[in-house]
Amino acid sequence: METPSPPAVFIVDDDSSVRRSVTRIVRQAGFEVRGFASAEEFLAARLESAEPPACLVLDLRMPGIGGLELQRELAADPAPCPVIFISGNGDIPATVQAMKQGAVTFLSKPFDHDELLQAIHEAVTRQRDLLATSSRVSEVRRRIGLLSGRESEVMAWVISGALNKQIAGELGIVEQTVKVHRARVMEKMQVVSVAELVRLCDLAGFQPAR
Amino acid sequence: METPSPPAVFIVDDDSSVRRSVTRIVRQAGFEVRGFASAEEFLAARLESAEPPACLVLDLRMPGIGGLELQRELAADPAPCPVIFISGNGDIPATVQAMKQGAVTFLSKPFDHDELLQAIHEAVTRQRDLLATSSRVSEVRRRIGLLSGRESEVMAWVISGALNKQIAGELGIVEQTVKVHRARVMEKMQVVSVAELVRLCDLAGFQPAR
DNA sequence: CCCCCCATTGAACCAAAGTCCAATGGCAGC
DNA sequence: GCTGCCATTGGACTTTGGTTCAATGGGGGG
Repeated sequence: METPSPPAVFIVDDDSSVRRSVTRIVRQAGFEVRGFASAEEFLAARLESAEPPACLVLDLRMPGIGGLELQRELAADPAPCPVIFISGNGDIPATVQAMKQGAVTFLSKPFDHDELLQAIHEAVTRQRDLLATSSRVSEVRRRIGLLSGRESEVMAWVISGALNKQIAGELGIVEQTVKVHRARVMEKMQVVSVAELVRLCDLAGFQPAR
Repeated sequence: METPSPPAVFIVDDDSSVRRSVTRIVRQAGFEVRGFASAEEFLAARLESAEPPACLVLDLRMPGIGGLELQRELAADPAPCPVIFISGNGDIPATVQAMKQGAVTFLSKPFDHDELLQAIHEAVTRQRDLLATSSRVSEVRRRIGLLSGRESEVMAWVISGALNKQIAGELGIVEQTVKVHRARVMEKMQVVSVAELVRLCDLAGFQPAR
């Protein structure tokens, strides 16, 4: 399950000399690097590439879509690609916004090479953790999607600690029916204990009935 | 359970005119305000005051302990007081560090009054949530502290979804003994279902046996 | 030494959960 | 109309969980 290809670092900057510089530094550290001259170019390439960028080195000010806007766009993703900002004319408000939006760090040009590499390392680690969590969450949600309406209701009561008898009362059905649904829930969710079920539901944000 | 006294905002800045200015603005917004001329003064007063500061407006550069250092000190707390930085000579690296350490925001002097108040509002909200979570966690930990050694072991197995029979096998005891411990666990933890027990243990960071 | 807490076990019993098997009715799609 | 999925229920049975009462033994503190 290990990644054969090195993590990919994408650099988006309208200044080609900066792109070359960053590319050289980062590639030398063993990463796969791709450069883009604008946010639009990056977004266009992103749609067709299946390769998941490990992290993004982003210029703050660019013609067209700016760095902060691009970052905000990406933040909608379930496992947003970590962003490292580099800027020659950055100010404190922009830095604050970038950090609030989850940037790994914000470097000023000219930046220290080690600082950049350290930031990239942190970003890659963060992305690895994010992806791991994200894939677990989507797998659990996939299973939840397999449940019928009634099964979902029963599960919501089960993870709130209700007895079969109580669930039956709440749903206006007989205890035996609850048992049937419950068994299907455990099967579809691929768990053998309520403890596991509770954890999966918490992870996926599935709310208990009470 | 509502707080009768208004939230307290502490301002730490060596410049007395800034303290006065902030005090006036924030007090007018309905907060209790206390000013300190240095980090040391704040820390000294903090030890004897039972009142929990809702948030802290902090100058970056001060004689003696600086703002970032003070923030780092406070971060050791289980529910660290949110920090809003204000600085006349802030730079981007300092801003980045402040935000990484959890600052609500970083304002440059002269700052906009509304920005400050908005930041304070966010800080107060954040602190309220932090305190609520923190008190729940410590309450759960208190209960865990009431468990005997064996009871803790049994609980670790219960929240991992093990059957009584399995737990008995793991601990080398008889199932009936497990039931006794288990009943005491449920009583001391003040829960009536495994689902609740799992959530409490997750919240408190109590690790399952497997 | 006595008392209390802890850990342990036994017996008996009841409640709850899980597992079969079988059956009915609604409803959507082919 | 047939088929498949869903929801429902009944009965019978086993396993597991929970409760109660009773008892034993170790160990620490007054």
